[in-house]
Amino acid sequence: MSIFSPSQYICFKLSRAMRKVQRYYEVNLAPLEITTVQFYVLSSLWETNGVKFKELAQKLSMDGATLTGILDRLERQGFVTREDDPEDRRSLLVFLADKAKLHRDEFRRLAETLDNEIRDQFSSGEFATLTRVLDQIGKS
Amino acid sequence: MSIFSPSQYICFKLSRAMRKVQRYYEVNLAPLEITTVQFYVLSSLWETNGVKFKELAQKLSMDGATLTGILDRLERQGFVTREDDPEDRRSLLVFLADKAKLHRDEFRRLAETLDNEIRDQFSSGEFATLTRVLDQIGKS
DNA sequence: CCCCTTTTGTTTGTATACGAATATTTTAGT
DNA sequence: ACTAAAATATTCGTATACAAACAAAAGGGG
Repeated sequence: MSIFSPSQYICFKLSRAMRKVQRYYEVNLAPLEITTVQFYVLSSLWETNGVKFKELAQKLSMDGATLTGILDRLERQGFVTREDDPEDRRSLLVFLADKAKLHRDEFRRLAETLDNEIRDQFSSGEFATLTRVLDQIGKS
Repeated sequence: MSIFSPSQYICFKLSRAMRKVQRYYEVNLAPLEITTVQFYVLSSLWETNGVKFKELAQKLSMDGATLTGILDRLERQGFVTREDDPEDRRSLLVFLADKAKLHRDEFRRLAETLDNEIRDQFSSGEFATLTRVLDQIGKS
């Protein structure tokens, strides 16, 4: 590998791997009419429903401007609702709509299947190191 | 961690880590008026100049439609040129312009500095596992 | 109570990222 | 040589991603 190859950079390796995995998710989630990122938002709401917008963005390590657009599309499709925060008129709370509650187990089964297909390519030690390193980078 | 947390999914971990690292790159590359992805394109051309469009897209594991836009911006800024492929009128060749040749070492020094700052957070064993796993996923 | 600062979410502009449709050209089969 | 199929790059539409500017509301100091 030449010293000029982009693949020498860890950022490129991360980006390439992430795009491969995410594209695989997208293709398989498409029949459910949901994107990978939208699935993450629903996952967070399945964990804690009725959460503040800002808190949701922080849990997803996502910029607020990005989350606004994703919630627009999830709301249009009937997966979530925005409601006023009675304690702070600047803030809003995000709730799951019935459609998201109904399909929860179906969505999760598929996502776990996809995740296991990645996991099975590696030893448990490799995978443990991978998750530890990614978590450390991600939480920095 | 609840079984509904998005951070249980390896795809989410990858995405979050990639966004953190890439944002760090973007901030530091901004004074050079170049993005992280544009830097990867130049890196590939520093390795092999005058390469076919399709070949370049494959080296970068990038969709052709994405590369078209990136080359538009690199060409507008005077970093690369597109030229006709004399062997195939459908194809085109991508060349470095003088501006990219001039700043090559400056760009590379900065990118290596950023990369080393990530690398130094981990043991050499952890980093070796990380790169091996990311390469395997990325080349699949 | 008033003003200044901070916080919160949206909007706007730009840059990836990619599927689908398209125009042009090449290749392959007959 | 002719035609159908394949290959190549672009364009279009949609979805992230994020910086910067913005409007509305809350907080804090006087």
